[in-house]
Amino acid sequence: MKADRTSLSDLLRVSGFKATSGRVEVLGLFIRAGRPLSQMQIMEMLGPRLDRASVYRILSAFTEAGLLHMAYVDGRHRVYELPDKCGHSHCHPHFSCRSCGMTACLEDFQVKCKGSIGKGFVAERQKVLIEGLCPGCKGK
Amino acid sequence: MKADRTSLSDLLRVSGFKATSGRVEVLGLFIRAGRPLSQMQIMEMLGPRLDRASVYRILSAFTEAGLLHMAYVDGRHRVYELPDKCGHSHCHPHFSCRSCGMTACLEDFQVKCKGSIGKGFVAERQKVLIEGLCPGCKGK
DNA sequence: TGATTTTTGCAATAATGTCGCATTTGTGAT
DNA sequence: ATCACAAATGCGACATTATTGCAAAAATCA
Repeated sequence: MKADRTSLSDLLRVSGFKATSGRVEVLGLFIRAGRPLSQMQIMEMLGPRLDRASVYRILSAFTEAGLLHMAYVDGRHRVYELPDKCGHSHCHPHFSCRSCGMTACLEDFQVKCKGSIGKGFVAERQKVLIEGLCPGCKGK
Repeated sequence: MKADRTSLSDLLRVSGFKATSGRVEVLGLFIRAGRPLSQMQIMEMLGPRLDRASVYRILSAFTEAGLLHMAYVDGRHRVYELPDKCGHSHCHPHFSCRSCGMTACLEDFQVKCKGSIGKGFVAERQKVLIEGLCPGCKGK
């Protein structure tokens, strides 16, 4: 996916948004990061260029428009990511480090489900999270 | 598991707690419910008999002592359950209704994982959550 | 460029969770 | 049974995370 400002702006407009600098920056951040991000992490990366409320609004709007989706909830933080590697209902699993909070997508990790969830229940989405320690926090 | 007050009190004392009425009630709630519960749901069931802060403290203390564990985080709410059906690292999957917030344990639902999470990473716990609609919310 | 509409920043407020401390409640000894 | 001690509770204050209203600013389109 290209990540220059022009193509980001186009992507935003196609999705029905005005291509404001804040939105371009947030979207570019996700594309460059290639990993799930929380509002906190975005704020840290952007500094005070964007208001807290705006980041929340951008994340909600992007998610509603399908530009992002909520990968999982880590402790008290919602973690979002680009949906480019996921189908509508089936998302790849994620890893979350319990020490530093670092997150990663587990694309080579397959999860197979067997069995029924019960009569009358409708499954819409499956979320798998592996918690543990990342290489950096492992030794400590 | 028995759920009368006397055996609950004994269980609490064995775990190193005083068998206060609040703790007996909370533990009894989990045993009778047979499903995961959040602080909010506990408060609703108990009414004003127990303070908010006490419920939080009880849930933390029980979790630390191994009497409960945190099943998953649902939106902004932490959801706890008895660990009687789970190993240390492997917990059965859960279902969460996106409409009413109702939760259930999926004991007949098997999740098989294949592949590596990556070099240097340590997996400690696996959490699987199926989101969807429960029978009651399905038609709406 | 100017008009229109969306988006932002800011401040106020809500929702959720935590902490300190005086008071109350279990517990075990007497 | 009652007493003294330690633990747990209730309450209020505070911390953190998220949302909302509204005036000001920015993007889009004619």
